[in-house]
Amino acid sequence: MAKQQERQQDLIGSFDIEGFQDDLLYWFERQQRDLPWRRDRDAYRVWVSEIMLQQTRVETVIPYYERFMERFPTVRDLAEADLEEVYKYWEGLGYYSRARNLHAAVKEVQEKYGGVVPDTPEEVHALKGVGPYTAGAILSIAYGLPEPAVDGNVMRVLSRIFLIEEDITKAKTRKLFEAVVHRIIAHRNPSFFNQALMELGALICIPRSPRCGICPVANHCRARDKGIQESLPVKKKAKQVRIEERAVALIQRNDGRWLLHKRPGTGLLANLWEFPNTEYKGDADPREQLSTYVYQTFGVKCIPQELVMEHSHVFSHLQWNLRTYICAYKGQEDVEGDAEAKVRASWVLIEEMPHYPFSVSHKKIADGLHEGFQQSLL
DNA sequence: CACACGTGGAG
DNA sequence: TCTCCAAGTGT
Repeated sequence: MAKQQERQQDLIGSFDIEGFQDDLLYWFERQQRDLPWRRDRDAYRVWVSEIMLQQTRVETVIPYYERFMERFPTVRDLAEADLEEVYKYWEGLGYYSRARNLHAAVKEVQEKYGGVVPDTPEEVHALKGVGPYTAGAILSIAYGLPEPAVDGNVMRVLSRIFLIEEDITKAKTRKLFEAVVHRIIAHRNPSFFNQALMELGALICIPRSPRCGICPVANHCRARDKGIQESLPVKKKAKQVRIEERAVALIQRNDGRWLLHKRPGTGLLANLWEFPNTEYKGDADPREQLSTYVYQTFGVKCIPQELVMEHSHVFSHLQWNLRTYICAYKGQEDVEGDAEAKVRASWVLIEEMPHYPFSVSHKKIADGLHEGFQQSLL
């Protein structure tokens, strides 16, 4: 596209590409953090780290990465594992489709490529859960290829360096940044160049109050020159989150087992376990609607009694206000109900619960159950 | 393109 | 409290 070419030409113009590369790489070689996934260039290890790091802080990822790599050290180990166990290692990390897609993609690599992560843009990008950023990260970091790896850090850094004011939430803008990186990437070390851009964004060129005073490339920065670095990058504001009032049922059968439900394989918190729960509307007693839901869905008769826990959980696009009730078990009938949900239901001993992957909101309820809701009852 | 998709930390 | 976010991808 000629227009994009012109825009790019305008941006790069008289930019000192070599000077920028030198300053950036020199800084990275001296200041890069010692992170678990930087121990080597193994493509599988790079891949796993990049998936975990999507929209997730480095400090959060580190312990998950360590545990995950200890249990699944190679493509084969992960390919041979059950998805349920993979989920258990992902429990609490969020964005669980990452775990599902990674597992599927690793199985594909094992079967189709004999366990060797492919090294072409087409093949890597075709893997589930691997988008333009992750593909570029794997190709450059693990294989040393001069491919752009444009994430939020890179867009923030380069929007300031080149004074780019396009909205970074647009896909088209990411492509502009990829074009820019293609022009300025250091071919002698694409791996370090891409990592350095991200590291700079994480440590120096941070969203608020960027540390321009100690920035190794401040001399190359047009936003800094104009004093407008704080107002970049331009990003459309997120919309408000929807609120759902939900009632949760704790139902213990006469044999001591509790009713759990495994969520559907797609959508919110896919494949994670939870206690039966339903959204309730209006000011009516939630217990009525909860009892009806449990019966119609699972064919389980119960009477919600005491409110034992009340808590909220905020997602990126949704907020749950949860009220959890201890219920009296009154038997089970063979109703039609929700056939799919019934298949995903299971009666579980409390000692076995730690083996089931829960979402954070329901893990808190499970923990409360283990502790007898001591705190809530006070 | 817009929106679904998690969570915990920082200012 | 509240707002924004952190190494994005799938639909």
